[in-house]
Amino acid sequence: MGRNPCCSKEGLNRGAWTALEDKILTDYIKTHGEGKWRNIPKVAGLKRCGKSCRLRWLNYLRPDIKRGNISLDEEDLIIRLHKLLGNRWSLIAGRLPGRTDNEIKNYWNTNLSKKAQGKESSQPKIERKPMMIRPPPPDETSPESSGVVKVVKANAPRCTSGANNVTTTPKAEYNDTNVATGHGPSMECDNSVKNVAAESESSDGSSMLVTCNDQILSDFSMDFNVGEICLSEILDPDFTNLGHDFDINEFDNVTENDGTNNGRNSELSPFSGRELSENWRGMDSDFRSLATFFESADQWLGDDLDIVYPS
DNA sequence: AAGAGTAGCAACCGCAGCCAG
DNA sequence: GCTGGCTGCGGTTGCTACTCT
Repeated sequence: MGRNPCCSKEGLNRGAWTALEDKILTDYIKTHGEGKWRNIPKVAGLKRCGKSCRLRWLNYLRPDIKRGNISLDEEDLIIRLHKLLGNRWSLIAGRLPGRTDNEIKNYWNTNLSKKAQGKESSQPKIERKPMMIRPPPPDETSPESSGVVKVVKANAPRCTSGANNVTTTPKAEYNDTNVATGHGPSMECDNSVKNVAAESESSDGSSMLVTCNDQILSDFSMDFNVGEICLSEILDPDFTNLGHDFDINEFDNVTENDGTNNGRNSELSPFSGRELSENWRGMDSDFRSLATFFESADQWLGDDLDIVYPS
């Protein structure tokens, strides 16, 4: 007993969209907003499946879509995120403003997968001109943000995650506004942020602290216990010099322990503890990595994590 | 110049999750 | 708890442009 098809395929157009169809769809969405994709063909008079309308809008017609080649920064970020998240293109795309999951998926399949496998030819790649399949986009205004990352305000009390050491953790407030743009050209870090972080540490005993200065992006520390280890120690490039015998299984102990009620659930974690530790240690301690980490950590720790991104 | 092979991208397809009834 | 509709996601396909021989 199968499901009904999303729409009848009889009498529907397929293949490349025409400029007229694009206009109809764009006008409709401008008037009525997104959603109710199934109704759009009927209401707007388009001979297209609702799914097709949604895809066309999301991947092409949306005004905030960024055009042009994937920059080296973006490519680097894609590689890192893919390493961390796998083929979860929508998640990856969410970290790249203006890029769609389809675009990133295509780019990965045609370019990066080879690189990732180390099979990339040593010969310089011949740059091809872009194909002219699609007409000029309706709105070339690039929403490319300044890429400024507002530094995290850490106001969370200790996030203790030891398997046998579960302590209370306040509800998180997570304004995911700018962390996604961690690939941008610059960072912004002001004194107020620093002050907030410092206060947080001193007044409530929080050990989750993010600090930064104007120059050294990697100069931050963030503590919450993972088993017997604080993350700040792991983030420290000199971690192995700190007198720890780093046991990679410490991470596994954390993410594989579901016996707590602190909101953490390994089934929700996009990566195992081992992946986390391996990937994290392989990353540069730049802010892009930090942004990536926080995003992942948010999923991982759920309500245990309290991060505020100043707008 | 022309045909074959390859690469890039838009679009399609089917499945799964979510949610309302 | 079950069912069905809607939406989103990831894999795949097919078309077009480009390169090579």
